[in-house]
Amino acid sequence: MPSRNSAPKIRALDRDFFARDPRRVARQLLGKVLIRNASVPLTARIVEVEAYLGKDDPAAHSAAGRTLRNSVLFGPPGHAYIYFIYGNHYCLNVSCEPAGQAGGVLFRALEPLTGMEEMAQARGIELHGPKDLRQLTSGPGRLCEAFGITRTRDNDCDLTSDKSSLWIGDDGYRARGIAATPRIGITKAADMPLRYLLAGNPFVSGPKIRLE
DNA sequence: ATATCGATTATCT
DNA sequence: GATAATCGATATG
Repeated sequence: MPSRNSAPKIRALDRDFFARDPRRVARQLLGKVLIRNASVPLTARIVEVEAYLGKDDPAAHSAAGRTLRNSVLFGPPGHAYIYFIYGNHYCLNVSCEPAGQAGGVLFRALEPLTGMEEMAQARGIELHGPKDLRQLTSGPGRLCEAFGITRTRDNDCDLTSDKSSLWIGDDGYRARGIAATPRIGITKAADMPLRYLLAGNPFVSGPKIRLE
């Protein structure tokens, strides 16, 4: 008899999973798990993402063509694109589409599963009650701080290998109740509903649960 | 509860 | 020199 509380087996995603339209990748990433390999592994479920298209998307960093900053988006799929924003925060994306085409998915919010104490330390906050867990990874800047993600450390990291320091896995969880809304914090193409989230999940970013 | 605003720097014009 | 795929603090209802 297997133990009821044994940790679920997590397997990395194929590179082909990411070699598709970012909108499809975004939907399918909901419910998957982000993992930081460390002495105490950090794991958290993906509950909110945004798609940025390789074509006809003025809000995407790839819109003006390839530069040193965004080159990972044009490379092979399944790699981490990290950028620094507002002089304060890092944001994590995964490259999509086959190599040569841009496109990516921004990680906006996670539900912490393991390593919460380590995440809290990285965020510089103390955990007192269950409500404090929301402060760990609800928001693109927050989740990067909780996972210690920086551009120098993690840009171009292969997220499809469980040997990588940072990778994405499937633990068998099936997403339910996917909703789509406009993207957050952009000024161009702000009307396209390319933000995907698990409706009602308390770890989705933003003030409370809102129906948009 | 929502609204507004300052921080702080890589990147691009 | 302006802008930005954000956050946390402060002000106000």
